[in-house]
Amino acid sequence: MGLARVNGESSTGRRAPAQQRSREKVRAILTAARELIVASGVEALSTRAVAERAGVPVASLYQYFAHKQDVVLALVEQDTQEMDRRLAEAVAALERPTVRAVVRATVETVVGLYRERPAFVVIWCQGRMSPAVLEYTRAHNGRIAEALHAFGVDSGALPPDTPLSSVRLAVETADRVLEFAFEKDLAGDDQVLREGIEMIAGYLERPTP
Amino acid sequence: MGLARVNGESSTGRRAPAQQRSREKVRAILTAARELIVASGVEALSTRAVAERAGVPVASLYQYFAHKQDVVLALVEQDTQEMDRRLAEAVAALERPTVRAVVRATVETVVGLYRERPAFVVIWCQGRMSPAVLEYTRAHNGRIAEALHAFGVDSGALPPDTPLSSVRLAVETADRVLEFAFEKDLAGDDQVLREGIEMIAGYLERPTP
Amino acid sequence: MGLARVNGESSTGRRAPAQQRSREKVRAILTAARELIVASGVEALSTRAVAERAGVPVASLYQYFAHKQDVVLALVEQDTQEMDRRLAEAVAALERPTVRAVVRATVETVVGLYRERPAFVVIWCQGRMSPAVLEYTRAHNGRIAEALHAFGVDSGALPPDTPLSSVRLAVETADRVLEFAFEKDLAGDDQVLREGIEMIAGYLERPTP
Amino acid sequence: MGLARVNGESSTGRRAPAQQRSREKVRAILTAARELIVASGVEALSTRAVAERAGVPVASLYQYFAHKQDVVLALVEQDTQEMDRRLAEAVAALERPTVRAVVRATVETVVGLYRERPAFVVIWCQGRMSPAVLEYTRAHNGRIAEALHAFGVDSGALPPDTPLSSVRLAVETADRVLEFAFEKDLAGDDQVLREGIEMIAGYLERPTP
DNA sequence: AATGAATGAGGATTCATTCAT
DNA sequence: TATGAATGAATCCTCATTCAT
Repeated sequence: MGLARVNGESSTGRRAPAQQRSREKVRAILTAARELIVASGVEALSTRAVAERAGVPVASLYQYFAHKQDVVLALVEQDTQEMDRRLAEAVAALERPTVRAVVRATVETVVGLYRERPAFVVIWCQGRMSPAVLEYTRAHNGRIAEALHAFGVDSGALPPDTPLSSVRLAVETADRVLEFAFEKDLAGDDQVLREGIEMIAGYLERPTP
Repeated sequence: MGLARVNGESSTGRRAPAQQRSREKVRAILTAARELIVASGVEALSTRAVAERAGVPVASLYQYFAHKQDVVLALVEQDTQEMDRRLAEAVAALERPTVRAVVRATVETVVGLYRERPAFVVIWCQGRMSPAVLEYTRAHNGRIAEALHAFGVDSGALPPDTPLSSVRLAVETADRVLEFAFEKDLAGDDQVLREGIEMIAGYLERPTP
Repeated sequence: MGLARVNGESSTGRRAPAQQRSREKVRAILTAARELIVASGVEALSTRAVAERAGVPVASLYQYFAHKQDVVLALVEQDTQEMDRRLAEAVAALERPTVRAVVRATVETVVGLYRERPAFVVIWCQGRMSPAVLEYTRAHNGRIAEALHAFGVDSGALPPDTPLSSVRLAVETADRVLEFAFEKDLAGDDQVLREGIEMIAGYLERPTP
Repeated sequence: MGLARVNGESSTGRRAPAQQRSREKVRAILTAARELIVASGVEALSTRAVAERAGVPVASLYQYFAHKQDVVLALVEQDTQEMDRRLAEAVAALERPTVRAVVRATVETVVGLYRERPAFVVIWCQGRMSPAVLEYTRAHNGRIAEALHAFGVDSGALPPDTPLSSVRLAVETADRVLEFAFEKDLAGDDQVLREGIEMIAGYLERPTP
């Protein structure tokens, strides 16, 4: 048993050459955008710069993305997919899924991602400025909370009457704990992370109010 | 005994007419900026728009603020001053300052501010984009944490060996709880707030790790 | 035998329509810039004014020129190319290339250009303000000196041991003689020109120091 | 016998305190302007910067100078006065005033000034952009030529029928020789200066055409 | 005489996006 | 599908100068 698939995209089989060429350009664009965002922040991202770095004409960018913002959104989607994949894995791998174990596994998974991919941090934190990204992020946090809630109740880690909203709050809090831990220290402040996990686990372990 | 003064500006007495006119313009500019930020976000703020809405020439804006960003910074300063004032009051008014009581008072004070001034929410949350504002906000959270830590230890609400970093984490968490509570509901989701207070108080009440 | 080609751009054959339209706009921009410079000097040149006079949006100007200064530079390049072309011709046409004859031919060629194109004078003189233009002009004077030196030595007009630096100085002096002759009189003061030629030729004819 | 006074300002005796204070401010302004010009060029000079550096309000600048340009003009006047003073001295000190000696003394005097005061070079060269400064410089060169012509004819160094225009041309040429010598080398290229003197002296020594 | 405040006009440059080809 | 070219609108910010006090 594991976390429900939160986010998915079916991409089966072969593609026509034209599509393949498109894919490559899209990938180039996204990679360029990611690099620029890491270098200068989300706010400073410009279509020109992305296109130039990607080696495609600016106009081509608009073949694949209706608005500049959609590029950022695509990046966020990539990231959330990767995050979901790892979260599902990590939670499924738990031997005894206590609340504390799940919280720790969740936080540590994200920490691993953050440490591997610095772009993740920037996009995740700064990207939240744009309404679309913000909305996406919120929705994603909501979906994560739902999945964790379901898993927790199913696996007995969480009392059956735990309201979804509590898990939702826990997820949001974890988000901030992570932000805080990484804001002080690009490698993530371990002490902060440990205490954060305590706080959230402690909260979820309490008898439901 | 109360919270140490975190932030202050003494502005006593009369002013010369010229200065008074200046003050008015500055106020007009800040008000305009505040409104525009609430309407369209911090990122979309432009000097042109501010000046136009304030009814002053753009050039005048630059008499009082060296850079656009300084306008936002001034807004943040206004807000933090008001927040500090109220926090000091609220904490001082507590009869029996238990951890739980202090946390509740703190959160509720900010909630009151948020409810009174919607601009506060937007600026506080989105403003954090700009490096200067971000730094200011971080520093302010740090100062709040220090003040609360000192007060907690002095008043016996907090065990004497509570590390400052725990209070710092608590403040950050409270920040996010508030953000979360107000993101769903412009009036602030009460259930979220109540649980958030529980979580933070629970965390601070634990025996120190 | 003649002056070495100092500056050249081959632009052969047809162009696609789009490119042709571009060319026209570029020409319009350069023409507008030229006129404005003649009217108000190089320092007063503004992108706005150029664009307006050229009948193109300001933004279009930046399609063809990365910086305002590049417009002036392009003008200078046009002029130097024309100058080089005529100088090569004039010198090649000399029957008996004595020093005096070469100096006279050189000065008279430039005089001809100045008289035909008043913009030349202004850009050539005032343009030297901007670092880029100044550098270009210096380099160009250097190249002219080199070409004349080579020609003079090859043709026997100049003693073989004449140092390049003497010709360099002669070119600079000629530059100023021209400036002076045209500053008093937009048509060029003939008396000054005649004497200037004498001075420079006399200098170059002396036995090398 | 010496060069006629070319440029003068009578400044006798005491001044009222108010005037004295004014003088100080004017001096502060001019000094500030000079420094800024040396640092960033004439074109970049701004009233704000001058006033700030001088420690006077911008508006005060307009009490003493009608236009920004007049500040630069005042600088040029200071410089020309100093130059005239030294030139008169240097020429008067000549034992046997041959043409060659006068030319050399003149050039060397200016070279001395240039070497002592870097601001001189910048203002003298770049300042010529502005019409007013240009006109002033031209007029001054004319006055120098007149004085030298008179001196040369009176002292027998120059044939009595030497036209003024020849000396005028010589002065202009010397100006450029100096410019050229200092453009290559901030200390002034000695070889260029020596040859320049030769060229000009050779020109003036010729039998009048 | 002195000056803090005010400002209209303009500075260069960039933007996301569209469109004709 | 792909793209070079085009652009209206906007960006922040600076300027020399004036004026009320």
